[in-house]
Amino acid sequence: MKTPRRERERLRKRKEMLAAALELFSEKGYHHVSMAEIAEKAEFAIGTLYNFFKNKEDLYKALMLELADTFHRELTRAIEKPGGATEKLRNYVRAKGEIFRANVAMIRLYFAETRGTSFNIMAGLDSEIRERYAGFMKRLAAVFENGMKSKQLKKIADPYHLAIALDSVINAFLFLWLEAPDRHPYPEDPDTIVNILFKGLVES
Amino acid sequence: MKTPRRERERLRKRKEMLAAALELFSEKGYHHVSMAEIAEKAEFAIGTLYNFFKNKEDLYKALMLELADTFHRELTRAIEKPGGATEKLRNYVRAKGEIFRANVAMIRLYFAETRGTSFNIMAGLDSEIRERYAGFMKRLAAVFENGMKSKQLKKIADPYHLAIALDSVINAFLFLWLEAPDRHPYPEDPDTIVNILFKGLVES
DNA sequence: ATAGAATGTGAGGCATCGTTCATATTATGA
DNA sequence: TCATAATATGAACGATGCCTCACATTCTAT
Repeated sequence: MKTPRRERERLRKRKEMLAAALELFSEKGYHHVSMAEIAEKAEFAIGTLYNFFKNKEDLYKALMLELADTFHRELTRAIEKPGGATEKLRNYVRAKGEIFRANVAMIRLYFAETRGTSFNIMAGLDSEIRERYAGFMKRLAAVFENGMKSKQLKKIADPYHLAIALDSVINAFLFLWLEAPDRHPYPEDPDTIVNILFKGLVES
Repeated sequence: MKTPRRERERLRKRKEMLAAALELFSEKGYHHVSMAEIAEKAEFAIGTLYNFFKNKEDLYKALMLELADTFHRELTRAIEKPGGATEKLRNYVRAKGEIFRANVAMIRLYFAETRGTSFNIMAGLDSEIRERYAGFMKRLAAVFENGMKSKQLKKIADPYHLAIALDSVINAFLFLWLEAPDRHPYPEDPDTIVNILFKGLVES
């Protein structure tokens, strides 16, 4: 073989750099971390950092895209497990909770920077991630739609709206947990969340 | 009188500066707007800006507090209008939609602030706004709780959870609208949103 | 062993930005 | 009208930080 070794080494180093960057970014925010700091934490020279990433933004994008990949992969798996509509939705609630809690640092970063103060600057990245998110919401909507077709779910609202609603409620619970894990633990039982949609607030 | 004129002038100028800053911040994000830029947009010299605000952070804080006030005032008014629980909730959906649509710049900052997990630098301000937000959620939760006590609403979940859920669903709809106003108009009829909670998805 | 390619290094160039302050302009009131 | 106070101005300063590039080091293949 020519160079599988070189490539492996390269990827390992890249990962180390990303890990160092993530730790710093999530702790202090994108703008308050310098490339010099990242280089130092990763134990490389600044120039080396620039051999791996075109610039600071490129480094940040790499982190975010990695996160988006993980989410997409895991969540898709959750709703494609065999089972009825209600069970798929419960799986979704469980899976999202798990992934979210496994990636807190990155999530903090995403919300603080991409969704937060930066906005237009990161527009390119943001729109890429958002498109992927919209695509996934369509899949989730399909779960609602199929559930309705097979009479497991009642047609109380537009399936896409329901998908958005479920997802945003999950996010709300995750945010509560993020701010005060003790006071607002993410529910063990997915029914705590899905029942908000499954059961009706007003007498029918 | 001594100087009511001077004071009025001063406030007018201050407002102009804040308006210019709001427009720029909401468009490009805090870190990507320079004091020089704000000064230019407001048609003052940099030094003048510093006669009104101690520094950049001070300017930003003033803006945030003003916005938080507006939101808090208007939304509180909406849920304190006389009426039953279900009607109060519909009012809330309507009011939040109106206030937000009245000023897109505000929306962006609102989401950047309350949903973006902060801004390490602004920790002090951020916690102030968040506390206020949490306080408001408690009020909204009380609407649900009273509705349950008076048998207008069924006890399908914890009132605070329901408050969080309703608010986050509204936010999700507003996000959709923000991204593509034509494809995702904010619903005229508040029932489009509240029914997601009011009606049950599964047969009881 | 050695040429030459690949990779790593970090001081310094360059640009940006927040802030200050000496000076100019304007307003006030006697 | 004029003295004085209030306000406005923007050039200059110092600090920070991204990124480059000339050079050093390490690896590979013969």
